[in-house]
Amino acid sequence: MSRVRLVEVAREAGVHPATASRALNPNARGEVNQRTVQRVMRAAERLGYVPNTLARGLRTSRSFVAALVIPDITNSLFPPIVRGAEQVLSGAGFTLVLTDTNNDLEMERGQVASMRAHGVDGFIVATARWQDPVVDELVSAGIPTVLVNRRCREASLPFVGSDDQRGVRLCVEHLAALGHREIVHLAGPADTSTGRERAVAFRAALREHRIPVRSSVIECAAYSEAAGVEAAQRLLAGGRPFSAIVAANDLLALGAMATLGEAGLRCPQDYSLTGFNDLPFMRKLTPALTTVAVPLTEMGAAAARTLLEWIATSGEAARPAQSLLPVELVVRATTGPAPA
Amino acid sequence: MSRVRLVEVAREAGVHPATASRALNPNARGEVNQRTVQRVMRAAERLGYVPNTLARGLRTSRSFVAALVIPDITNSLFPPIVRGAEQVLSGAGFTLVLTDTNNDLEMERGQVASMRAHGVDGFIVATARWQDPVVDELVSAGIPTVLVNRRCREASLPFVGSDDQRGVRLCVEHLAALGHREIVHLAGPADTSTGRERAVAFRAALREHRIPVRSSVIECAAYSEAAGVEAAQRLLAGGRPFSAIVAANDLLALGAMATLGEAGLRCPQDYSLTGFNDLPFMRKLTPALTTVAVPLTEMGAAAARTLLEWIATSGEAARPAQSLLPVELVVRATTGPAPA
DNA sequence: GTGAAAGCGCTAACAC
DNA sequence: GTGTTAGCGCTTTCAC
Repeated sequence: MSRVRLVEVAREAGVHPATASRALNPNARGEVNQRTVQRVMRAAERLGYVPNTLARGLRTSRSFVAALVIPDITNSLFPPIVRGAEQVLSGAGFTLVLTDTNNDLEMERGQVASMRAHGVDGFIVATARWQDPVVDELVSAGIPTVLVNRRCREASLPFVGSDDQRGVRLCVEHLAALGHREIVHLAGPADTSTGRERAVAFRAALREHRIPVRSSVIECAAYSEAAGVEAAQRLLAGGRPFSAIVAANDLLALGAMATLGEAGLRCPQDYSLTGFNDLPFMRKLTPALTTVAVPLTEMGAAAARTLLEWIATSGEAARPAQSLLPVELVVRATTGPAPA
Repeated sequence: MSRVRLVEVAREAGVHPATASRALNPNARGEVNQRTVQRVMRAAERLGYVPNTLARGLRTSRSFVAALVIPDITNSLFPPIVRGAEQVLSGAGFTLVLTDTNNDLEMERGQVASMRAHGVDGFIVATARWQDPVVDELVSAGIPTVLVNRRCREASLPFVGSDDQRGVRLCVEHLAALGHREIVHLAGPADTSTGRERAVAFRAALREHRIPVRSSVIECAAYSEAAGVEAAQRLLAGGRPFSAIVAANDLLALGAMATLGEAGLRCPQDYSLTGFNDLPFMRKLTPALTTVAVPLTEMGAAAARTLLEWIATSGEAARPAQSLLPVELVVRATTGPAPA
């Protein structure tokens, strides 16, 4: 809590609190005499005045706080998004409140309620499920909300993500060019837009390359190494021949590689493998992972900019802009020519 | 901003706002008739009442918000700390505001001021410099503040960190047992407690093992791979013979390994290497990094608990407890017998 | 056990 | 250009 109040600054400067308030507020400063402004600012400086944003917020119903909802901050995918968002937000004088929901819907619900109680001006949500009751609540409450990374089924909110379709197509093209014809997809969970859309893009890409779409999609329960392990076990058990795997993200790829390695399959000699996201240490692994690089920091920044814009123009109807950031295939050691 | 106000709940329940307030407040609930409590809670539920924490905070000068100051969220060291802190905080009904200072003092100063303006109840600081003006301000303002991971010179605040001395000693012991006698330390920056204390511990450990402490400490400008690269270049240029390197953290170790590799030195055949922190993918590298595992999530959680305790007992004098969490040496492939 | 009244620190109409 | 007044939504003495 701030110690010295506006009244005291006003007294020190020999003016009325309202005048001091105007002098300190950049927007209202014009209505005040230059010399008075000086006097007030001096007094504020001298007393070490820190304005009480709560009181201001109570009066103006603006808090200059934005909330960011993350499923798991220890997943390296999210820190860059947080960073991008924080940079933009703090640059605009906003404070970021963060919650890590641990992928738990009830936790998320509680945290979002608590943040609303704190009067946050808007939300950036990175946890969106394909059908998401929490997001629905935000929508119907009319709170400025931007979806990042994952979106919901109905496109009623602005969304900033990556061009997943292109990313997956680049993977398939690359593998096809290497001669692969037996390509399998380790799909992300069906309750995420990324899981669904990457799978759709995968099937489409196979068709483009006239590769029959057989039982070539294996859905994973989560975006984790453990889920990748489990999926690879199913793949092996299924007996379906394959020479390449397109994993829906890097973690799944890593889990799969570990399991297949234990089964005696070497990458890239016996099979090729691609990931998605290009997490920090992927290029340091042996073999280094071929994957799709996504501009994560920019994604967070763009989401924050979109949110700020919405907040600033709160009068107008919010038109849900969907923005897909460009991705890039990074070819490394896990992809090679198809075995003869 | 919350829509429905307490007055409306009160009207709906047919009671005075003050009564509704008491009924909704767990601490004051006892003063109200059981049946009235029921009636009010029903009404609140029905109307979807979300209390306005700002207004409450204005009245009680408590915000139930804690701030976490992080130097760089994209450094994998910090996400687990954030997660641990967030879990404890949200479990206690607190909200976490996060700032990523990008290691920039001015940025930090501004963000801390802004958070103070928002009336946060306390700070967890992971950016502490050995001499830190921002922390000093927090101290003299009497705001509950806990240092995590890094501490300041004067121990005037509670601190939760890792047992660095033990960690470094374990590294040196391990290397000495493998026959290494020419051990070099890549020290962290001198403006961090970890940099200083690990270096001190290193020298002490050498002495314990009767290894002469020559020009065996190279200070790095930052805790980054780039700084590790640069330090390794200086090491090579200096011409000092070495068979093992104790790096002050994993990133420095990685940078050094890359540079030494380019110079034709193989790890662990030509030299051994240890890191510190055991970041997520260290065990997946080739060779996998021998390093010191630190309970990072627990560190964040412990810091949060310490802060909450301070906030709860704000009347009493805060006694700065320094708590060092146990560490563990994880032996992997980067350490081997000393070359003959 | 419940109502009345005051006020947390600030800002926005409205006067002058 | 500056002072006056009222009130954001809530809690908390103090009466009753």
